[in-house]
Amino acid sequence: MDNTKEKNNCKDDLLLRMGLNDNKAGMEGLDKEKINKIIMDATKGSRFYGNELKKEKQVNQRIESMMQQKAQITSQQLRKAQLQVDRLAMDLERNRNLNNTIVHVDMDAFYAAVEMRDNPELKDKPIAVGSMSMLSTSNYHARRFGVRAAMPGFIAKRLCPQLIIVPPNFDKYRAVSKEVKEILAEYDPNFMAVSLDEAYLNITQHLEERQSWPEDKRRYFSKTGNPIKIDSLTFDLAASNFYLLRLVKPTSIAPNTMLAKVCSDKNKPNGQYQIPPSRKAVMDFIKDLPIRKVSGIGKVTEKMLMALGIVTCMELYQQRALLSLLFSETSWHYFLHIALGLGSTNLARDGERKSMSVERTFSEISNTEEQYSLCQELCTELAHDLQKEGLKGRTVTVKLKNVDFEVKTRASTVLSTLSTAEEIFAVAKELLRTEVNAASPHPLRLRLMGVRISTFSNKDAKKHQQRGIIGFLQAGQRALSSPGCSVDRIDKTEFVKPSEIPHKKSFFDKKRSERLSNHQDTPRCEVVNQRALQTSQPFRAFRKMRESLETSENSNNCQTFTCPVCFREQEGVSLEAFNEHVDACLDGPSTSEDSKMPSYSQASSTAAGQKEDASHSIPPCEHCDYEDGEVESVDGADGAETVGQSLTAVSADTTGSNHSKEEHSDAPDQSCPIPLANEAVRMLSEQESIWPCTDDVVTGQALVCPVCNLEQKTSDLTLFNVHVDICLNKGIIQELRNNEANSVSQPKESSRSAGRLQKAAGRTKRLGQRTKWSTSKKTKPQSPRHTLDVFFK
DNA sequence: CATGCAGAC
DNA sequence: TGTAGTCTGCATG
Repeated sequence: MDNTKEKNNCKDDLLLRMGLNDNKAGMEGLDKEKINKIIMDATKGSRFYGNELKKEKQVNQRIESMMQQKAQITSQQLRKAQLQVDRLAMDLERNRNLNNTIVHVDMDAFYAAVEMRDNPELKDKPIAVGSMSMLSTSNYHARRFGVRAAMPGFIAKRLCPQLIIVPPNFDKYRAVSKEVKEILAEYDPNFMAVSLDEAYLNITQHLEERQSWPEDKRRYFSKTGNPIKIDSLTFDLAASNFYLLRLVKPTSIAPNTMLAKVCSDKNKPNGQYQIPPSRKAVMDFIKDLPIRKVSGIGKVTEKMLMALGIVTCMELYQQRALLSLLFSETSWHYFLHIALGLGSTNLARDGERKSMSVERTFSEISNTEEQYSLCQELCTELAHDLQKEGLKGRTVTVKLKNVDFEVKTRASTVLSTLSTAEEIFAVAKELLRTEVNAASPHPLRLRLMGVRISTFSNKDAKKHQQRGIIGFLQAGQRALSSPGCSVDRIDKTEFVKPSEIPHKKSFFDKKRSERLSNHQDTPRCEVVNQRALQTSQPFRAFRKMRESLETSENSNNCQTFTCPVCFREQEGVSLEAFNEHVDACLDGPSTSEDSKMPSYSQASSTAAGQKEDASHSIPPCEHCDYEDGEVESVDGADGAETVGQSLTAVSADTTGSNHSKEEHSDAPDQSCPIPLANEAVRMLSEQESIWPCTDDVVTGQALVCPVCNLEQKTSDLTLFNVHVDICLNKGIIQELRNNEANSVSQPKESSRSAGRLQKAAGRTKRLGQRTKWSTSKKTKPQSPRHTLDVFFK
């Protein structure tokens, strides 16, 4: 816009006035304290802030209930949970798939980068893309002032008065994005776009094909002319299109999407980062990784886990049993995947759209008439979008946010399918009306209104069902015949189908479901694939290539970079050194940035005290089949939760003597009292320990079972742990029997707990419901729900 | 099915 | 003056 240029011209003045014009020396910017103060000053006392506080309290309450629940957990429950969790962990471990190379491409500060490209004037100035009320991104210059994405522009302006706020130009970004995606497609035609500036590629096959390329074709030259020979995507891209060298920077290569995503973030703003396809490499990478870095773990989850003393992935692993008792099945499964460094290895096709919505924020509207007409406008817009994709839905949801930022949604599902503005509005109007009536005689003081439509009619449902089995077989074949090929994920209800919805270059291109944190890979399929793969011809080639990849450094190629913050060239530095430099630049004059979390190692060691009972951090046995044998009977014996104080003590000892030993996996031991299937032993001997794969080695030490007190002739920690687990269970069973023998009436307490345990037991097979610690909520005045079918007769 | 919440970009 | 818009998935009643 025109005022952009105007501001541009003022820039020097502003800088002078601020005494911050020392651009070349890279001295401008604000330190963290100042930034926080300015943000606070701008925030405090606002209605927004009030709502933030309210939300925070709710979270704290949730945490409190969770802690109460935790306090009631007995060591038996915990041990039982441990077995159950470890059984899953074992399964997951067995199916770990390191055969894919997944790349995550992230275009840093994408919108800002495009704007700077198109207007060189902006290049050395702090800019942000967005509006006065919200920014979507900022360039590195602006970041030094604390100007970040998701920050309202007016606050950003206080942090950095010379900040240039460029209104977003989505058509342009889409165009550039498309350009980039065309290149990405050369590496993986089935790559998955997450948004305009983010994508995942499975380059497994590409790498394989590349093996047969002539040498010179695999050689690329960087800007400075230094030959770089590296089979890494980024440099490739750089060769294809120099512009991309600046755009497609944070890039990562890893065995699955979760890791790929994390490590592309790790080396921002200039990172190519690779996790080699070995379990040890994965575990080493994960070990101290703050869980918050993982996609899917947000502010709230972080805080709750922090309350349990969990900050890093290793701690997440250690507390897995506890987590399985405190969180829903879905959640703890997810956590376990993270803790093991697992993620999807196949890039799921875009699913069908589930909903479509329009919403708008405005300055207060409390006039009812206005509200209705606004609603109507939104419906019209929505209907328009809906028709573009030829969709019809049956559920209409109205969203209202009042001036105190409190959000409410009201939904209604009708029998007929809706697509026109009139149809939608007819439903939405009634929803709005009930809210208006409920509030009367006071008016609704709104700051936002939205309308969403969902429950799309699924015309192709039959087709999909038919395709189910065929699709499955095809997927299987593909997997067997071509190693790099991804297996379609199997959905709960139906198989993933090739996109059939006639979607245009949808406006919503960016937000297709992709199941990043898809922890529901289908183990069975993967087992098959993996085994087939390992014996297949291509697999060996693979292996080879992989090893070479493993040794090829991502960061040791010295070259010349230009710091995006201070704009000085950094010559002949390694990537790491360069990134350090950028970090330092970003950190500004003084303190470190908040993205560098407070020393987690400290956090974890101080939290260790609280963890005692919870952390039974022995890695699970990988191949012992818990289904057979005595464990099952323990499952059946849930009722007894008051049992076994002595065992508690034992368990604590066990914990003390636990992990951090590197096993010698070449010594599967016959003296382990557990019947291990031959195959399992074989596989086991080929694998490293589950956790941790680090340097804390205790060699040559006899392992003495803390339960039966007998020395175990194994140096294999997993086997040893299986032994201990079994011993423990024997103990529990014994105690249960004793208890039964002299059982009096159970205290009331335990019947409640028994119920809880029962639930936990249920999870084994069918898996239970979420243990809930939602706060006792103030009961809200329920607005009556109407069926609006009457309007569509 | 309705509602609220968390999370991602 | 002033804190977005779209979408997905989970939990729960």
